[in-house]
Amino acid sequence: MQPRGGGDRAAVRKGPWTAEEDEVLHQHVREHGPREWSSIRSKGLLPRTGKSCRLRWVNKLRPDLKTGCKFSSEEERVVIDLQAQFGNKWARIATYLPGRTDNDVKNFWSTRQKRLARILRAPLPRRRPAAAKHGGGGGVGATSSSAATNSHEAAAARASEAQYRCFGLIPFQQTTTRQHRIGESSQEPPLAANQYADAPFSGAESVLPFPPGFAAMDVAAAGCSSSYGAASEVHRPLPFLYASGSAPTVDPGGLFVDGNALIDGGVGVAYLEPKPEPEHYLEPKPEQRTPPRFFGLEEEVDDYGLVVPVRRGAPDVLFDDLPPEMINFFELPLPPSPSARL
DNA sequence: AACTACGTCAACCGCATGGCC
DNA sequence: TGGCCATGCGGTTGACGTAGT
Repeated sequence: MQPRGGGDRAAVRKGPWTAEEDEVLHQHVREHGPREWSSIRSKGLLPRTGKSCRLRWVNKLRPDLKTGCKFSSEEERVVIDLQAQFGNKWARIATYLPGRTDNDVKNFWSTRQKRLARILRAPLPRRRPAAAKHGGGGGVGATSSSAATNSHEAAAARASEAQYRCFGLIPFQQTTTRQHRIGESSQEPPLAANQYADAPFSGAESVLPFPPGFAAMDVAAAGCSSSYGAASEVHRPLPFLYASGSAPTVDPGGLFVDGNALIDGGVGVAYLEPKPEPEHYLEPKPEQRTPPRFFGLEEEVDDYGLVVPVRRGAPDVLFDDLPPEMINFFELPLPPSPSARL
C-alpha cells in the first residue's frame, strides 16, 4: 500500500478508497462534472490514475446508484434476458437497469455463472424416491417399478409437459454462450461413447435453446458422472427453465434432461451446431431492442425509450414461474445422504 | 472454535475506441 | 494520416463476510 500524499506524481496509489479521497473526488465532480479524470492526478488532488477515479465515481460515488440492495427478481429477469440477447455487453445491459452499473451486472452474472457451474459439476440425485430405501446401487440407468418412483415419474412427466406448454411462449434465441459438442472440452474429459450413445436429441441442433450459461458438455458431464448415492447436496431450483419442442429441457435441479428421462437417469445430451444469429439480434436498432417476452411479462417503454419487460407486482422469488407440478416435484424428499444411510 | 466453501463486492488490468492535434 | 491521450468496456482477481460442517 502506497503512503498517501507526498506530492510525488509518480506514486500512484492503489487499493481501497478512503473517505477523504472520495470527498476529493466528489469535489472534483461538483466543479468539473464527471470528466477530466486525468486532471485529478495531474493537479495533485489525488494520487490516483484517471481511470481509477472514473471507476470509483461510476461504480460507487454516483448519486443515482442503488447501493446495498441485491438484484430484484425483476432485474434478474432483465439481465438474463438481455444477456441472451446482447451477450456480455454489460454496459449496454446496465443501461436497462437504472441505478446499476456495468460492474454490478457483471458481478451478478459472474456469481450466477459460478453457481450454475457448481451445480452442474456437483453430483446430483438421479431420482428422488419418496420413501423407498435406496437398496445397494440404483446408479445411473437403474430402473425401478416401485409405485413411489412411478409417482415421481408421472409428476416429472407432468412437469415436463407443463414446461413445454410454458416455454412454447418464449421465443428462444441463440445466445453467445459458449457451446460445446458433447465431450469437447479442455476442462472435462470427453464422455465415453456409451455414456451418451442413447442421447435422443441428435436432431435438436437447430432448435435447442441452450440457456445462457449452460454448456452441453457441462450438463452431460454432470449427469453422467453423478450417481444417485453420491448426492449430498440439496440444490435450489434454478430460477428459470428452458425448453422447446422435443428438445431437452433443464430440470430445475440442474440436470439437462428430456421429459422421459427426468427421473431415471437418462440424461439428455445435445449436439449443437453454431447458428447464425438473426440480423436484428446482432445489432438491434434502438427501436428494435425488444427483449423477448419472459413468462408473461408485460412490456413498457423505459426512461431510455426502450421496450423492456415489466412484471406487475413482482414477487421476491422466481419460483412462481414454475408450474405447480414442478414445485411439487422439488418438494419431494431427497434421498438420504450416504452418511445418513450408514 | 476452527475450517471450508461460497457469495459479494471493489478495484485493477489490458485492450478498444474516439477525439484532438 | 498517424500518434497521443482520455475514456469506456470487459475480464479477472482478491479481500471480506457469512453460512455450513
